[in-house]
Amino acid sequence: MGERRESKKRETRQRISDVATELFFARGFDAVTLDEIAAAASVSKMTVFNYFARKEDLMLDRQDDLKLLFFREAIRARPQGQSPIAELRVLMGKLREQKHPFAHFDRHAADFWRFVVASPSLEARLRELNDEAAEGLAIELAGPTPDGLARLAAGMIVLTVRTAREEAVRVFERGGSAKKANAVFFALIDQGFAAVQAMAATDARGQSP
Amino acid sequence: MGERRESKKRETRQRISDVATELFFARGFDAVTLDEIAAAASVSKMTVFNYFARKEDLMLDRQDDLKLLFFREAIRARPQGQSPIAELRVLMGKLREQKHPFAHFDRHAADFWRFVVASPSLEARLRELNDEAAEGLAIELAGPTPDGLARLAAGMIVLTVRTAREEAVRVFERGGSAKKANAVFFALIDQGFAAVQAMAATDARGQSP
DNA sequence: GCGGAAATATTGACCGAGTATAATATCCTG
DNA sequence: CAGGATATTATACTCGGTCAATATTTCCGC
Repeated sequence: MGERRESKKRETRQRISDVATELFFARGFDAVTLDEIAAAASVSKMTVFNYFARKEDLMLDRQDDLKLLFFREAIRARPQGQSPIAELRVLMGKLREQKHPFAHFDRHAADFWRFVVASPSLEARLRELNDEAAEGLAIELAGPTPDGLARLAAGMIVLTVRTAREEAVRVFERGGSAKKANAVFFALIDQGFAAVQAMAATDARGQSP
Repeated sequence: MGERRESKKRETRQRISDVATELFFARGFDAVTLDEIAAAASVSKMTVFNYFARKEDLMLDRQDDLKLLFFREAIRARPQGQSPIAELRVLMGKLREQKHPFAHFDRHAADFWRFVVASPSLEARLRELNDEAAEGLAIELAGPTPDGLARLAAGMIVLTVRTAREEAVRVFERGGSAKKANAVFFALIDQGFAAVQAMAATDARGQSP
């Protein structure tokens, strides 16, 4: 594959994505049609589908892969003897200290998430991505064919992150500060992760005494 | 409202639902169009939408309300001093003894769920129903405006039921017996519910010492 | 550079779910 | 049976998404 071709593809993809994002924020996700996006990006509708399989992916593309990526990395690099869930708690603590964008809520992030939730189809796609992330995490926790407990733990972790995010956004909606929102976020994360960690540990004791 | 009118409505609704279910199982959910269903039920497409807002509701209608209904009832009727989650564990134990259909897996149930999961749109709708059930449960746990922890607990309960069901279905897919499937189901239920119960209890101690 | 193979974009027709609206049939009440 | 309410229907439309055929571009060996 030639270099020039690839850069052009990246360019086209980026242009479509930019144009779409702009239109979406200006007029709402559901009010913008794919034909409009295609026209505004000077491509055909088919080309849009070429780069983004679904309309929703124009906004959520790679939104949730990110989460999984961080988790995977942390789990793989954890010190000997450390349980994966415990390591995820450590990771969240680090991200908090660094005010890392993935785990830091400002007004901009709140706007983004409120925008997503305002559209049923975007929210539906988000749920789907969450499920995919959970399955990926389960595999990370327990290998290629995770058992029920690993799936449950992974699902709970993803659910905790999601719920914590939702609550953080709610803080903004009630006029709270970014500081307060982040406090709420990490409080919930910690409670959820701790519960999952305890569940996994209980099982390990129960299975092999 | 007249009696005859209402019975006729029930009749029509039932006929549409029956006809649709039959067609779905015969040829797959996505391969059957609403026009076909309408024709087979001797009714117009609009009438179908009159009774079922979405195509998916022809299969999942009230599938998940049920869950919430049971939980609500149990929580409201629980003895003084009993925590809601603890009561849900008691409820599941009872349902298990009774081999109650809601908590009992046979081959027929497994077929149904495999059918649902075979269609992306059905699965998406199921996720949506799960979220609604979780929100309803959160309200049951903590009143009309539940806090983050109540939402997290409710979400975890619903997730546990879902994951346990999925694992039970997997047992069937691997050729396991109904007995084994039910054992897997209740084992996961218990682990999940116990973890949530511990989480809620920890918080109660942490908040007001 | 140039010609042919392969990837990619485009076109235009198509499908099916879901909506809007206005007209018509059916039932209930008085 | 009249008249109002409510169900049902026909029709036409929107939009996301797919398909198949065609055109265009890009790459690579010559």
